[in-house]
Amino acid sequence: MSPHKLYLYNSLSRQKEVFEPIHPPHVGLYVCGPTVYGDAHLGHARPAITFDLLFRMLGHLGYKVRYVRNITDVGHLENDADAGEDKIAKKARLEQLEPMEVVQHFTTRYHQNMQDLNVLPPSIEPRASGHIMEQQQVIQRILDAGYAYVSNGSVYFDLALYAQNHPYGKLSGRVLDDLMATTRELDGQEEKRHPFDFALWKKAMPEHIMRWPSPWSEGFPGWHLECTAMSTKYLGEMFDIHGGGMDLLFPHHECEIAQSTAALGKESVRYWMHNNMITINGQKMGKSLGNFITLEELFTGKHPLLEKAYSPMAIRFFILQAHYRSTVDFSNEALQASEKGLTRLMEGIRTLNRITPSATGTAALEGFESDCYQALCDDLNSPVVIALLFDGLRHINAAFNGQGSLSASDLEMLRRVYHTFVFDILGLRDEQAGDNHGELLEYLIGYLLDIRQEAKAAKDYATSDKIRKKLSELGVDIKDRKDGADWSFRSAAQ
RNA sequence: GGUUUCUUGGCCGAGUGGCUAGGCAGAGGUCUGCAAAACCUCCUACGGCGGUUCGAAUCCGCCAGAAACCUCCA
Repeated sequence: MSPHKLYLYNSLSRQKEVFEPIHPPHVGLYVCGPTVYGDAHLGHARPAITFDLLFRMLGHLGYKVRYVRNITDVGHLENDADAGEDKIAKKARLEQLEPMEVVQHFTTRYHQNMQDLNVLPPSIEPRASGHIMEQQQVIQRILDAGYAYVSNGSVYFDLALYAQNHPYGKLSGRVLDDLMATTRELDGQEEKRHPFDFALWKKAMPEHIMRWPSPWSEGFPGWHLECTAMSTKYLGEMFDIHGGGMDLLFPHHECEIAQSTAALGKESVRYWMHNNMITINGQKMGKSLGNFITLEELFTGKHPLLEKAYSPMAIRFFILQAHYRSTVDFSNEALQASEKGLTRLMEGIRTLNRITPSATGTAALEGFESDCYQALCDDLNSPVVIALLFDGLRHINAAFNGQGSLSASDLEMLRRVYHTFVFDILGLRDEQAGDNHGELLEYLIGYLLDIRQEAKAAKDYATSDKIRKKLSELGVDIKDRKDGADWSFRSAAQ
């Protein structure tokens, strides 16, 4: 086990706490995944990347993590004229497709997006539709405990009763009395004892095509149930970390706490973690606001708001440059700044791999590695780690230029740190290094550069500039050095 | 209306009661045939008004502005 102590901000206590797993070295991590009824947008990238960072960090620290991230393919309700109708079913009917066809389509695309972003697949990715039985079992346990009631074939959670015996609202800071005052009139309210009771099971209307048999009616599970059922199934009645977007804090996670406490007689989750939103012009980016940009559009540049395409790693780096609990505002300018910074970082790492050690080092690097650990262990402060990595870059580039030197042990440490933090933990990929153009290309470019060197030596700058210009047009940048010339592929994103 | 949070230099974005975050952009310089890259230097900010303190951008209060949640949402 690593000697580094990991501090995480617990939404429940509203402060950073030392992370201590219930059953070390094992860690159970559950994160609310996407509803697969549309393409993933930039907002979806945030929790995926945030908790990918946590997953990688925990693994690096020596924990054995079971990471469960669900696919929501049933159960959420829409709040428009079709209130009460299942989201997936609605979309399916509009497009004359089977619901599962829609689900499959967008799940596949989601996976592709995540892979592009270098987000590791979770250990288990359960689907709500595959866990109807488990959800019904949770409902039965809540009924048995007396915290739910059946009404006209639907089952509702008795929040008023629950709140008498449990501190409802402690995650979100809600007070039930306030909720009573602000609850709106929605369909189906007459079935409930109180407006704020929420559905555990909903009887399906005749036109509703996603439905399952149950002891109470043919219908479908309520909004919040799948996470309780699936987290309990795969991580146990008590587990370590539950994550998701801040917008899920209330009511979704509050209801989860109520459900699992009612069903199991105890709270399930030790640490609640919530990533903040991505905003656009200062406003949350979301489907309901219609101001979102899909990941596909970002990667291809096909969206009116985009000046150009942005590579998956530029997006990932952009997100990691902000702390996960801060909002991060989208703009072309910010994205391009990230893109350039990332290129600089990657070029620096390539440089690092080519430096030869000196007898002594001139760079002040003591504490560099531990500072990096400390930053990430401080509630996953990725922006600080990135700042440190940029600091280190200066020493690396200076040494490469002969304006300083790095000892063998300095180099060994730097290579370890950059490899570990950049690739393993931050999960960045060198998008150019992936292009293996083969030995022939290497040889050809090298040969052209030789000719160019000869031209330069003969002061035939017309020829040397011609070669440089042509290679540049082909995406190969030349960098003259004292001892010859370097070249590299310009990243596709530029 | 209720709850919560935020307001940092041209832009993005960290952070701590006292010591230059970092990136991008900009200016100057080194290097260079030129260019690019790299390196060096500069641009040193914390919404407003009070208060606590030897000292606050960091703590407290008020004001202004913004956002999130209260309804599906990452």
